[in-house]
Amino acid sequence: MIPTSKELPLCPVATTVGLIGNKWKLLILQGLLTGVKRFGELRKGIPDISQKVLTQNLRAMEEDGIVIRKVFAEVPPRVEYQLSELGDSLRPIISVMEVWGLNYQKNANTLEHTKQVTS
Amino acid sequence: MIPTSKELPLCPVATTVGLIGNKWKLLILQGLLTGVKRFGELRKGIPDISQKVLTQNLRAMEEDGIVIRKVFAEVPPRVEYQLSELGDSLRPIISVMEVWGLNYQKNANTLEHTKQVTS
DNA sequence: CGGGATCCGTTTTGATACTG
DNA sequence: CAGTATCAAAACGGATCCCG
Repeated sequence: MIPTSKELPLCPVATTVGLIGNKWKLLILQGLLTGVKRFGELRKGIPDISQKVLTQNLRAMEEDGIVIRKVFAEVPPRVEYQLSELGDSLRPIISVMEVWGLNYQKNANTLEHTKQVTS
Repeated sequence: MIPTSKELPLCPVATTVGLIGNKWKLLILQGLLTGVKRFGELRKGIPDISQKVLTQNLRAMEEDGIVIRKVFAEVPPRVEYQLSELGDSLRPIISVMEVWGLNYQKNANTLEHTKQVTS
């Protein structure tokens, strides 16, 4: 199961990590920063995520109040996801990661321990 | 195994997440922000981490050039870990997480979906 | 004695096929 | 289209052994 943070560690960093300290949640968060997304749309934007893992993480994030899930009684089914206010307040975290990642990519060729792959 | 990022995804956020997008690495990173630490010291600072997992993640981070490992041929054994320059450049990420976490904790009592635990 | 390697059982994560 | 069921892979924890 994807843990939904029911406990508040004393350390603030541990608190944050408990909520979004995993690969997929961070990428999902990023995907939702641009606004409302349908399930399939979100999936397309996150390479290599399976629908089960996406569902699991979205449910955990919903429980934690980060994500809002809206189900439409239609055929074909339609489920929309968006960030709550709390979820949107995480934006700076992804922001900083993006800046760092850009810089890292820029310098990657000068570092020996990395191997460039285009996928 | 703890994946050591050998590939560079196109998305900057994915790049960052690939390097430190896991619970333990983020907490290890935090532990090392204050300077050089011995293995046992680091372990004490991270609740509930097993020595095996700590070793695994430290090795992965070493391979990624984030962490520097120094072994001293002494008795009793002494192994020191510290951030590389690259590792230290990740500081803002932990910083932002800490700020967010503090704010979250402050507001936790007003939100219904969280349950306070002191551990 | 501190750091680490290894073996083993459990839990978590993930890929795939299937359903309404 | 979105979500569940089934099954395989791996991450994790703990105990134990090791080596200096």
